[in-house]
Amino acid sequence: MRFSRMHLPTLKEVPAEAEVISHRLMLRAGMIRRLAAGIYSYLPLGLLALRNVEEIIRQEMNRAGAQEVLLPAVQPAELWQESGRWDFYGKELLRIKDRHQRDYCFGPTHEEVITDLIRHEVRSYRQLPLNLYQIQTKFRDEIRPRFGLMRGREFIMKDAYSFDVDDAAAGLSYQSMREAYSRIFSRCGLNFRAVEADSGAIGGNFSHEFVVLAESGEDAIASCTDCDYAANIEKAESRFVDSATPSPEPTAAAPVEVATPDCESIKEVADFFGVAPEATIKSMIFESDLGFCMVVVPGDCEVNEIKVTAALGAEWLEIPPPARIADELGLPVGYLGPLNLSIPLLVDRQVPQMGEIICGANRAGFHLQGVLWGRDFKSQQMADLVLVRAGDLCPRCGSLLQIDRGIEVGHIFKLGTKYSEKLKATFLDQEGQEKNLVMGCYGIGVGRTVAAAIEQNYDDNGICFPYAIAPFKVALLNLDLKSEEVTAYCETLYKELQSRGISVIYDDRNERPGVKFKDADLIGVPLRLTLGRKGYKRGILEVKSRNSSVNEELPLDDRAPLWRLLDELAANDSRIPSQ
RNA sequence: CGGGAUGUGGCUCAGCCCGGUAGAGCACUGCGUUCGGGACGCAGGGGUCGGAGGUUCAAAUCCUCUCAUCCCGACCA
Repeated sequence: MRFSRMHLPTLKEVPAEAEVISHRLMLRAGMIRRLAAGIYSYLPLGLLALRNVEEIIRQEMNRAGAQEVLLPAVQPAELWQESGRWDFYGKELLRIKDRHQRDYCFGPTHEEVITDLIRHEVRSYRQLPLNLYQIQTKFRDEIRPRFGLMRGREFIMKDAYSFDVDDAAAGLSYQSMREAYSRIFSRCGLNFRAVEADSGAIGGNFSHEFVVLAESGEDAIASCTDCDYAANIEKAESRFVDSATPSPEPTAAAPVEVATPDCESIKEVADFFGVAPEATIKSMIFESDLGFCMVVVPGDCEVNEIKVTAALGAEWLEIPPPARIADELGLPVGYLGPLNLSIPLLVDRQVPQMGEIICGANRAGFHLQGVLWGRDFKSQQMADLVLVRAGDLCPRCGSLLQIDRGIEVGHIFKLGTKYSEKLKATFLDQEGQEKNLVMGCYGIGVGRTVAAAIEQNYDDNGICFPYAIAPFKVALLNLDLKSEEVTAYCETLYKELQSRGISVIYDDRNERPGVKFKDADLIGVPLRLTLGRKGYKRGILEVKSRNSSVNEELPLDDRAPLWRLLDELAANDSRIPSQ
């Protein structure tokens, strides 16, 4: 591509809307433009990167035996009513009406559609296993779209759905997708982790997330510094050490009520009593479909709502506003405690071994000192309810856990028969028995993967694309358009690169050299070839890689070293993990 | 949906408190000079000041409403 003819509107200044680095750079590099909140157009450069990721995905999905389809973006309400998700999915589901006032939605995901398709097609175990995928635009009406392509409302996703005869076979499909995903993200040049995850709204009983490590990531993951345990922070567990130390003699026979004006946070309470947060407990009211309950954890811990939801067996969980807690329960937020409670109490497993603790008195402005588990309060329900922290012990091997931030680019789920039951997708097995198909689903955020790659590969001058997804592998800079020799050489080299199938951008613009260098850096071209009048006189072509690992001068009359270099780059920069 | 903020040429923003001629830089057009890390000079084009209503002799500026966007919390590829 000739730069002079390409629609590549690079920006010197950063639009104010951009917060994170990938968003800023994608705007500046002329890859995307915003149309509305969370809705973006792909410009030529952005689309090239996107297509590169898509191509890698297609290759690996096909290699794993999946077949590409394209399902409708607009889906009838009936299907969603049949699966029960029409009422359940919430406001994220963009609902639309056609001219006959019939209800439709713009697909946020395609379990219903694919299951409907398959139930009409698949009759026999002989047709299984089956794995179908598509790369398609989805719409989720996110409460708060942000960060450019990282959290758009309209976004491009690869989603795959597997159908198997039983759990064991579904496990094989899952495993094969897990491997395919590892290959995909490796080939994209990303530093990622596959972590155990909560299966969330999609449903199902087992899932892994693929998380690209990045400071700006919205996800936190816990991983073991020793073994290969890694899990989303929401799911992560830590090893519980039951230190059966006998509690020291109680200092008093009963808790003492102490006036603690304006002490509503753990920190304020701990400071007031002159103790560490670990000597207090945090009491929080939650509301779920099962009613109100109180959750109690050590003062220095954070409640993990996912674990609370699971421990309760609830469908949903939220923290009611303080006014509601006051009105409904007559309890003062900031001074809550587990004593003399009229609602169910859920206690973290660490609490019983805390000894004497400080907690709220359920009376505004007062806390209780010298509270003892067992004597002063008790609970039938005890569980692991807290978020893991760096330094906690790995549940598998007991080594230390570390916490990293990352961007979720892929998510795979074992769905089981959740959708096949609802939508009556069955087949006849070898014995002629009718059975529900066992499903799995597998998603990759394609645009988000491009953003994540940038988030992980940039410097002060712009994007440093991994070779595999770089829109252009080579930038050829002609610094002296007026020189006939230089231009003739560049034109020849340009055509030669093209004929070798190397995607190249030839900067033939009538611009000053500085502009060309800046643009080549900004758009992240891995290899830069530069020729100006001086170089031509010396008979050399300047070759520099974006990450500066290569910086040399090659003779103009021998291109063999250049081809060798390009082959190396291509080979090194899209590694596939050795299995 | 809560909490905070912002809407002024394509982009970044000043002007608003204290009402009176709409500004700068970047980008764009023309000419000239320049030419290895986002050049310079001169001359230009381009703005219903988000929208509606109000106050006023007079509103970008003050008031009311509305829309949009961004940032902080719950959802998710």
